[in-house]
Amino acid sequence: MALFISAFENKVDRKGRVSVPVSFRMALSEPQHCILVGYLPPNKALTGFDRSRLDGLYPQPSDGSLSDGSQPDPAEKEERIARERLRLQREMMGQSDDGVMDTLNANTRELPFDGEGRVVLPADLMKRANIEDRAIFVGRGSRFEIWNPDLYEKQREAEFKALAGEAA
Amino acid sequence: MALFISAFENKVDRKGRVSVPVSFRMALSEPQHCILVGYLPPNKALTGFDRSRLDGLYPQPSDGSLSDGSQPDPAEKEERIARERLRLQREMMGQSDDGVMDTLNANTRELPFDGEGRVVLPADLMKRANIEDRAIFVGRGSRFEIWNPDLYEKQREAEFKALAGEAA
DNA sequence: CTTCGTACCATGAATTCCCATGGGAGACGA
DNA sequence: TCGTCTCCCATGGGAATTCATGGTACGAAG
Repeated sequence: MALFISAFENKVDRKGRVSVPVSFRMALSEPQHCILVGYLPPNKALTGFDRSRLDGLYPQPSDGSLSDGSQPDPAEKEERIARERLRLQREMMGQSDDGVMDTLNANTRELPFDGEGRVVLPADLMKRANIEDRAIFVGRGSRFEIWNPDLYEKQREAEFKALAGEAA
Repeated sequence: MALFISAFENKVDRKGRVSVPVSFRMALSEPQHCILVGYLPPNKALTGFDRSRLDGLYPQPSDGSLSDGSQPDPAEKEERIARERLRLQREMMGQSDDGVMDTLNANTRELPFDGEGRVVLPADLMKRANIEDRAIFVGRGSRFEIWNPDLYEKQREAEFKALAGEAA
């Protein structure tokens, strides 16, 4: 699985391009492909993660068969199909099971790499995170964050302070 | 598992390079690879550990399959997906399950060895631990610490004193 | 035709790799 | 038991490669 650690500050050029740190790229399931970057309030930064993180959240098309090829109990299969059908109906009528996921999906962008391992940060996302000509990639384990470096420094001190206070 | 004992003082050259003690390198799960070094307040030193220490904390399979290739109970799988989804949502909204781990990941660096078994200490970490041209590697069992030798000597005396007082 | 977005190419700096050196501890032989 | 030899490991410098960064050209869309 992708493991993002450490922090790297890079420049953002006039086109909105930034180099994604090599170690982050290498952590991806498909190192040459892309990253997902999204924004949700009340964050002060963007959140990035590997595509596989999302894939895992959506169960495969439910014909009811197991991935080892075997077939489960027919009754169980029927029940599952019925449930899926109901879910589709509700979705079509704008009554999603999960409004947060809908918002999340809508505000997440798939950013492909150029030949040099850079991505283009969309202008609207940059604005949300107050990113201008510099950005810092902060590893958070299974995900990472993209901050305005100055804002992150404050955040970092706050985190340190919280830890130190906790220990006292 | 990695076991770090004893203490070794080495020089830090102008490039920030230090030799990692052989016995520490040999203790790693992949002796030729790298070490993880991080800083967290209120510490006065850096903390180092083996990569396997961190990997173990993040569950590997993202498709829900078990490591032996078999498939778990479908209900169990659904539950896991639901949990993952919730976690992603919370993370996206800046409400991480574990703030300490987030801070740890952000402030940990992966330091690869050169051909001679050295690593380069990042400038910001050196500053945090007041390390300049000398560093002492102190074994602490499953982890180790990297100190400014002078500071460590004081720490050592303090530890001895605490033990002696305890015994009295 | 103009503007936006994307791919390709070029450059400089920082990092990493490689080779050379020296010292210390242990092995071996006298 | 003493001296010497050898090997391992820490240390330093220089060279080559990688990576971040900036610019230009090409293609698509409005």
